Amino acid sequence: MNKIKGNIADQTLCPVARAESVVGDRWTVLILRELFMRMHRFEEIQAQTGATPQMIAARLKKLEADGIVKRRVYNKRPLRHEYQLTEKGEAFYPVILALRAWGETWCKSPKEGRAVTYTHLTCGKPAGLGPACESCGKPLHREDLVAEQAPKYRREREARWDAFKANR
Amino acid sequence: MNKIKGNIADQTLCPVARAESVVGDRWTVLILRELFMRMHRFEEIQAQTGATPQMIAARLKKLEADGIVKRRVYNKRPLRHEYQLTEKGEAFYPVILALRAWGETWCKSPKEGRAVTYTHLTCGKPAGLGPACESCGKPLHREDLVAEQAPKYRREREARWDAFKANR
DNA sequence: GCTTGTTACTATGATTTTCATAGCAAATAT
DNA sequence: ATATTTGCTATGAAAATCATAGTAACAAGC
Repeated sequence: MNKIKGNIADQTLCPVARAESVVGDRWTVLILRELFMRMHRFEEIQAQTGATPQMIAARLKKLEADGIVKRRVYNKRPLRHEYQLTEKGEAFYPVILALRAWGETWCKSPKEGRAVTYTHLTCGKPAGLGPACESCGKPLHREDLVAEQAPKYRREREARWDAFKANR
Repeated sequence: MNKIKGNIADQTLCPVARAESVVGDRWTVLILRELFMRMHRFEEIQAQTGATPQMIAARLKKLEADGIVKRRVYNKRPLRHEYQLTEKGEAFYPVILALRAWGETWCKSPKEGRAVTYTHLTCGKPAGLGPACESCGKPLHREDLVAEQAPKYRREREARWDAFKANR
């Protein structure tokens, strides 16, 4: 079995170390990103993250063990599961949002444009990068956000899916 | 040389993937935590993270290459450097804060208590877990926060330092 | 009833990273 | 001259990761 290693967790009071022992891994975070984008199937996650099936399987198993993800049967015969965020998983959203804000601001050239833009349902206007709405100033919650992918980003994701489907 | 691998970065518009190619690693995040706690020396970072010197050295080198950390000479003879956050590094604070909030809330039993509590200078009251001040509601900025370590956490860190100094 | 397709993985062996342990260099302090 | 401090680098074993291939369990079409 694949352990991702996380035993500092029980030896420190530091919440950052505790959190990192659960999500301190690139694939894990990318999987969570996909789940937040409502991709629930193994295949979709594999295609969009580019990780090997073992990487995905190991991470999902650990995420489930850590109470962040739950499996749900969506088809009985053949038995098929989909992956969903638990309450603990949903609560991770602010981290993803902060990571997105930092990534958009500091890891891209301005002319590239945003991958996703959010509209704040509460006020009907652009939400910006958070954590507070750039239009109305209120704190952003996931359920009040409508995401729109930039055409370029949508094409990028479609291309990845097509490429994945093509060679199998 | 030690590459941490980060080339998805240039192939996707996704800011989360971009960010992860830079900070998607447990040691990297723990190093950043230490820098935010104003530990600037190699030794201190090594002692408090528990990583091997190569891990620290490789991560610091990459963080410097990625513009998140800068080295500063604090002693000429013998030549000694300390590590500081750049503007890009400082901008990462909201991610650490969000990670802390999630870790405190979901990765600890309530009776363990907080590792660090923040007072919000703007209103003089407890800041809570953010991103907005739990007392006055305003968004939290690092420069307006005064951190106080819980005695238990302070002792934990002192013990780690002593243990590190002891065996070398 | 046999081939093809779908989905979710598991198996395998090479490559790469990480870990534990030790050591070095360039000074200062004693 | 010897010990100590600080910031690393070297080495080899152990573990994780990667690319590639394959399996299982069924459904659907011919």
